[in-house]
Amino acid sequence: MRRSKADKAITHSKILAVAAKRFRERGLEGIAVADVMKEAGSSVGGFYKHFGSRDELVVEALAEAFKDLDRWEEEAADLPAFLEQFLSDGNNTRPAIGCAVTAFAGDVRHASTSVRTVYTQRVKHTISYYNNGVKGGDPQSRRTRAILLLSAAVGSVSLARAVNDRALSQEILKAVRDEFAILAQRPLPRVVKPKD
Amino acid sequence: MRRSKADKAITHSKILAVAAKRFRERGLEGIAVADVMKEAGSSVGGFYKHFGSRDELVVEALAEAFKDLDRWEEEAADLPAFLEQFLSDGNNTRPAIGCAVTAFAGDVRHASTSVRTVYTQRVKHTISYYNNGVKGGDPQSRRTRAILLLSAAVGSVSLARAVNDRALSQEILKAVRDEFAILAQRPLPRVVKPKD
DNA sequence: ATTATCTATAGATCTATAGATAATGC
DNA sequence: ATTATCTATAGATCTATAGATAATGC
Repeated sequence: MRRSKADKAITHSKILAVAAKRFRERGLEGIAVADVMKEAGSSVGGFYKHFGSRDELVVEALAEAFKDLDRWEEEAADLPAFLEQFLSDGNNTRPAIGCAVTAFAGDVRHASTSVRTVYTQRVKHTISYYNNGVKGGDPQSRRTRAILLLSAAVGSVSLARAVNDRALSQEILKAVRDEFAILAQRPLPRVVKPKD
Repeated sequence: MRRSKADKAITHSKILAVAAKRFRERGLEGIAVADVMKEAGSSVGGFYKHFGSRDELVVEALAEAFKDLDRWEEEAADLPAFLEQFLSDGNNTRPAIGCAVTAFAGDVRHASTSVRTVYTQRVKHTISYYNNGVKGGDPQSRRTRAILLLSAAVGSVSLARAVNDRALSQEILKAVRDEFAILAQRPLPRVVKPKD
């Protein structure tokens, strides 16, 4: 029954791929180790030769899910294009293959320190990415705007996924897309306070 | 050992108070029925004379937690004041007594239909509340702005609670407060697109 | 007689380990 | 000899129920 070291690496990848997908879909506590292993084509017993604990799987799966984000950041022409995809109906309805920062925004608070630390690093990275995508204005206001955009993106998709009313989900996403068309445009719009 | 009907009602309230608090703090799956009962001063066995299932407790506790929101909506002078409290450091660090829409934004997606329906109703209510607080502009753009504000509020507090870096949490909340000072002010600012 | 609450536990589910099996790799 | 994987299960935890107890309420 034993396989080669190369095969073990393949098994490891399969486990991570399944975990990165199912955790995003069902939450960090939403699938049991045995079920991850089964879907990866293995059985429970082998799990602890790959990971010291379930929590180590969560940490590695988190990093694995972030690789999807790396790809999208590379592929997107600019921040507005990235956000357009992020706020699409397709992304809303397929959390399993969507943004991990959003998928775990609610779960991470209850997770281990290692999980929270990996997640925190990614949030910092993402703020920088958004920051780089915001044009015009001074550095401080670009960063502030970046944090607003990330917050609204994560919040809107979380809410759209939480509610069980398709029309409402779509309204939420469209509203934020519309606002972003203004807020994330380049160059940064000056917001003028009308004298009343 | 039996108590009066009036006493049963008190027990019921105690259970709900504990659940509304601990669910917000630890998530909808974060505390066991037995532990809720213990903290409420009762024991497990009596639970199913109060609720048909654990899920019914979740539904009622959700409604109970929303009562806090009702109070804050009543007490807040206006939407900016409401948002200021919402985005305060105190609210960030005490989810147990904070906004239930935010606390459960990530959990509800994995919950039962009854839970999701109650939550969805509250999201609709909250959008209306925000909507009423946004001044100026046409009805459509007020609603769009309301949805942006709610999304950013929920997203920023979720992220601030998720990361295990106090400075970052505070930066996120401050950034969104600063942006809201513009976006939620009355009357609604006109966003001017500079001709480039 | 009814019922609010208690103690005890059945049954399901989950993480982690034990021990067997058989192929790899020194 | 080592080890990658398997089957089986120990032990913990959780929901829900059973049955006893004793006070309420007709």
